[in-house]
Amino acid sequence: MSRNQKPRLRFAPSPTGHLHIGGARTALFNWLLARKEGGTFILRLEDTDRERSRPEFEDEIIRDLRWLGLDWDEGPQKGGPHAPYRQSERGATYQRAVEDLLERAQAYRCTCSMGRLDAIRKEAMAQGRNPHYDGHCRDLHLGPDCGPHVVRFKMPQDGTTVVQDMVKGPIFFENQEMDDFVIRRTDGGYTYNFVVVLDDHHMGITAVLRGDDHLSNTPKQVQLYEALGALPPRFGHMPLILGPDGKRLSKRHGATSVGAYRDMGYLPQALLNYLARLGWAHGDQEIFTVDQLVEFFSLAAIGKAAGRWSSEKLDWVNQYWMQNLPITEISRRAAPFLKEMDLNPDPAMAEAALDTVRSRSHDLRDMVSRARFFFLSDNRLEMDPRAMRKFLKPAAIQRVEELAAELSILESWNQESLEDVIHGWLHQRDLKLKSIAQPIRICVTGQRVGPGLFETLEVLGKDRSLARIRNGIRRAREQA
RNA sequence: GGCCCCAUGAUCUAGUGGUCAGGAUGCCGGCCUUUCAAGCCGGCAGCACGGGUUCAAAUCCCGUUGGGGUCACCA
Repeated sequence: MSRNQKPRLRFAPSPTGHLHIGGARTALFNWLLARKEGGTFILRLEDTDRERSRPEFEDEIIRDLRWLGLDWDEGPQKGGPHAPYRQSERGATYQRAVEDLLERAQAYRCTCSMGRLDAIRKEAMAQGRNPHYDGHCRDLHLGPDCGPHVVRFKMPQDGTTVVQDMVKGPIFFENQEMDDFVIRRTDGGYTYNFVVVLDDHHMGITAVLRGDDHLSNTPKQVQLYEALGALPPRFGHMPLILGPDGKRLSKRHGATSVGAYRDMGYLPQALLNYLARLGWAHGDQEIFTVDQLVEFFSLAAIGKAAGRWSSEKLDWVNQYWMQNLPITEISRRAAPFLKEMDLNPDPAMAEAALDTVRSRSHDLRDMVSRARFFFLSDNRLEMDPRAMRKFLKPAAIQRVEELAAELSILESWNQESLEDVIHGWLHQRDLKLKSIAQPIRICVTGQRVGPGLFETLEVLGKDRSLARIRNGIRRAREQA
């Protein structure tokens, strides 16, 4: 790669499952680097596993990346100078390369049976040796007519391969530790370690940021570049995300896919913010806008140790963004959850209502359910019977009724005037706000917890507030 | 098991030879208060261990221990 041109980064998920949060972080870091350096971010689908790849996963990954706001300059649904960006469509390229390697004796055909391979592996393990292919067919010079066979890459048997890792520094691998890996399967399909090299090379990828789990593949890939006469990209291996118990993150730890977090009501900027901070730091800063991430991102600040997923910290970050994003955006993102709960409020009303509860909500779903009472019809409001018994006793009902009469003649129904009138009314009777706050709240929200009383009344409006108070009183009397 | 990576409070981390080891989440306590949150203030809690190097080590080196990754005709 020519080192002085704009970087080309890629994210290359395989559509064999949901977009995982680890994958999302990989995508994020590559995207950040590309955006920061004014480079190109490419999306490529590694669907060489014919058995497990599914178009619906592909759609889902694309949808989730879009939701996160990680846009690509080249890739599926977008095109680009190196199309196609789906490995299943790049077979011709791979075939040429295999033939070339075969011709130059950098690869060879192998007819070893799976059974033999398993046996070798088992025995090596038992003897405490590296369980590798023994090179049985390496020098047999088998031709194309040798029957069912795979093609293996001829790995150098001595020497050292050095990976100059951008996050970990130089890492040395003894070539004898690596075996002649399969590059083309019996069924003619190509393997990951092979196609990833070809594609990165053909697509002019200059740097590869990926998970630590790829580290041990890297020397094999470097040797492949060498055999192809190509210059490898720079590699950077990021520590993995572990579960809260330090074990590999799995479904047993709860939600692990981006889609699951979206469905639970998390905000994309919160997920991005949290993901970025897991394994990367910029001094003491915890909260970052996406623009700030782009501005401050640097490879040098990526940590080396694996991190543990903390849903508590994510919740905190999410809550921060719940409170601090423009209410119009919060409201827009809440729309699917409103629909899901069968609520169809007027948009302006919804925005005002959501604004009253967002500071006490840890996610969108929670926020919508907290604001739900605003959207129900006044006579269908569900009222908590226990709260009614506790706060709507005869004396309280009496006070609420009197106060309601006072409020009914109020002209400008807003927080300030409500506060004035109510405080004045309380003052005259030498009462505390405490004495009527919960009774009124129960009447207008049906619940014992809710947003501030004055803002609740304002958002609900005069008619609806008074109607709810009347209903509440009536129902409390019926219950008594 | 071989190879590779890693190691600051429960968790995420700042730190790059001289700091009272800083911040954040969580937890505990207080303030505020119309409920619940939010917010504000305070507290508990850490350099895995053992050797070196150095006038001086969380910082450098070696070892131990621990954790993780990987050894597929998966990616």
